[in-house]
Amino acid sequence: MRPIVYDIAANAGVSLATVDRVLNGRPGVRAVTRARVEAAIQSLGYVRDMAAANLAKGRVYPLVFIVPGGENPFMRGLEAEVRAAVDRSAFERTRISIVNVPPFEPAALVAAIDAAITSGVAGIAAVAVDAPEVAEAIGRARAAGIALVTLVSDLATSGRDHFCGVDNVAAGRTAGSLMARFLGARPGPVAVLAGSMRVRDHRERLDGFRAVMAEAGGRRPVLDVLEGQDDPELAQALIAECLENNPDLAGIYSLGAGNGGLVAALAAAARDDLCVIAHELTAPTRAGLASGLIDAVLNQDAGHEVRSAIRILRAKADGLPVVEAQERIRIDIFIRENLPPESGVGPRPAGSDEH
Amino acid sequence: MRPIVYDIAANAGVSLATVDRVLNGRPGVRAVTRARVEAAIQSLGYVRDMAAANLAKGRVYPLVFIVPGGENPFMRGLEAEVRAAVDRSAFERTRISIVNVPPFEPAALVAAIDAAITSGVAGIAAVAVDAPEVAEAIGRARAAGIALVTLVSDLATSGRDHFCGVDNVAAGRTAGSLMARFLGARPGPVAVLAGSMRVRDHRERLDGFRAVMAEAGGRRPVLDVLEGQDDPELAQALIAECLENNPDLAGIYSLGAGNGGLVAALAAAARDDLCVIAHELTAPTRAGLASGLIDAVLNQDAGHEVRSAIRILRAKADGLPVVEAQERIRIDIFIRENLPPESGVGPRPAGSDEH
DNA sequence: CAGTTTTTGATTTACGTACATCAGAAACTT
DNA sequence: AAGTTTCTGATGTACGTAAATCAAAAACTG
Repeated sequence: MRPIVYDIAANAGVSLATVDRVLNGRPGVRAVTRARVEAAIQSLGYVRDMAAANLAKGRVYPLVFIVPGGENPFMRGLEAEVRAAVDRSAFERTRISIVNVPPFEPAALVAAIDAAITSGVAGIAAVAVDAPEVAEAIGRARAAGIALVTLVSDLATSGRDHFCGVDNVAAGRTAGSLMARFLGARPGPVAVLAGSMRVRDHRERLDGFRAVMAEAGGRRPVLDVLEGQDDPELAQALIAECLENNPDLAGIYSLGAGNGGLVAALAAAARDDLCVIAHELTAPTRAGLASGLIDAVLNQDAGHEVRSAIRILRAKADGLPVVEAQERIRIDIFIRENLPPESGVGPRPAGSDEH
Repeated sequence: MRPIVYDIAANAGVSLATVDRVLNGRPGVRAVTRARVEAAIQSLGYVRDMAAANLAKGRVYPLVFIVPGGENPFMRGLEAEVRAAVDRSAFERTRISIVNVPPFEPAALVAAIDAAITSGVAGIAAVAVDAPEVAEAIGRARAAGIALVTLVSDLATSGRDHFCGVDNVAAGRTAGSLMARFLGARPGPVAVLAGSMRVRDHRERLDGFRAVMAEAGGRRPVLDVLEGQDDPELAQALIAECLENNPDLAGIYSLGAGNGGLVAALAAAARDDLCVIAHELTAPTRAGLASGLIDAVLNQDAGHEVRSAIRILRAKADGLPVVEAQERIRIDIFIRENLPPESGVGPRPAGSDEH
């Protein structure tokens, strides 16, 4: 049988109250006694029953997720994952609320963060916009003792507790490497479609991609970046124009959103000979993979990111350490053959990580 | 505040005992009363506090994992994941034991299953060997009311409750598709290194790979399968011989284990021009990716599989349904650029899906 | 050594659910 | 209507921990 607090008390020759004082770091225990109790904990291999502890504590963690609004399918998927987490939040003694803000607008994000601070939450997860006033708002949250993690897009200079997202430079490198291999000896330049150079994740992806292409020694020129503002229509127009102006184009790397427009432009131009790599497994990229217009999709698992953010916020709120290696988000590669079946985000079993 | 059993009782105008009878499917409740209670549960959105329920039940689920012994690094990694699950088992009210059996030996597996049945466990997870006597043993376990899942390699005809592993035909197709794209127009045949055609997962991978290659219309011949018995030394010898006999070889698909030998043979022959795709991210394949001798590694996440197996065994033991879509194991693709940092398997936080 | 402070013990209540018991009410019999 | 069966209520204990209270003991103080 696994040991419980009574066993520690007996083993250490102290009372239950003293064990409780040691376990919960309460004052009023001599150093020698504390050592005896800790020795008993060690030798018995006691581990606190978190379920029972949480039950007894009755503590809940109010958390806020600040997610950009708009039609970006990845962000909508992210929000769906947060909603799924809300469904589980009862089990996890967490109360999660979702706040939508207009995308790419620092002022709105700042207002949302300040509102969360005022409402006295235990933690905030936000998709960061790269602006100094946002960094300042994050600083205020931290000063108020509120845990804060950045989600998907980071703001490293802000003093956030953690970044829940992928290594975007590595993602860009991965895209570049796949592009190079898929193209092989085929000549021709490659185009890059981004959302905006004002968001950090897009800039980092571009850096990684360019770095790999540069390693080819100029044999694979990268055209000037097309900024589609994550807007399908603008993206479609830009790609159509690019295809027209570059009949020798060999590939396209789409590192932001608006991929519905990309696919539409490719289909309209009947250019299925290009090597196309996009980001995030959403409805448009899925369709592109299925139809063969997109060759590979790099994905970050929004569900993982959300669950990781919640774990980290709770740990930080409790002052517990985070095992960084455990919270790393992988860069998934999807091609047509390993495309997972489409499935709505549903509630997951209580103890699941997840997968 | 989230509703609890008392709220249901009050809302339905019944006593706590009646609510309990309804919630736990105990007899002695009229249909009309039951309906009233269920309506209250619905309208209040009640969800049982599993932590409290498990605490009250005090029930533990004894589970057995039957894993092949030997040096196969993937299997050792799998066992490490089971060990990590053992560390968490206290939290999950599960008592897990691990049994090692000699690989590829149906008789040993049958004995292990029968021993588990005798010891009265609640569930069994086993890496299946494809043999009729194994199917019979699985039938005995099921007849004894014991939940049983196959792990990594399936035995579909056995009536097991579930298969915790990847779609191996799709994995083979993925390998074939990547191989075709990486090779492009480069001519030459490809070789396949398998462990043994007696295990189902290897056969299925081969089928998928061959199917994709056949779609190229014979322009990419697949040489006869090399059976390396998952033994590095034998694999090394076979590959060395194959390289010598086929100077025009374009690629190698290693769908089993023994990849240390594969990498050694490639290094010895100084053939880094080949397209090499292997399975399972282990020490040898990791080294191969890093050194450029291996181009891509397809992986199944052993941690996911183990955790999924535990969830399913517990659900089956309780007679609860399993959300199949939720338990699907993905085929991960790794290239050098998205290789996750090496990390030993460690205990994970309580509520973690793992990621 | 008396007095003070600090440490420890003993005990209780609570968290939300499971499960068992027994008495009482309601619904069926005949 | 009386008896029988089926249903329902009331109540208590348990799970393992948290947190609080108050009394008792031990350790210091001068």
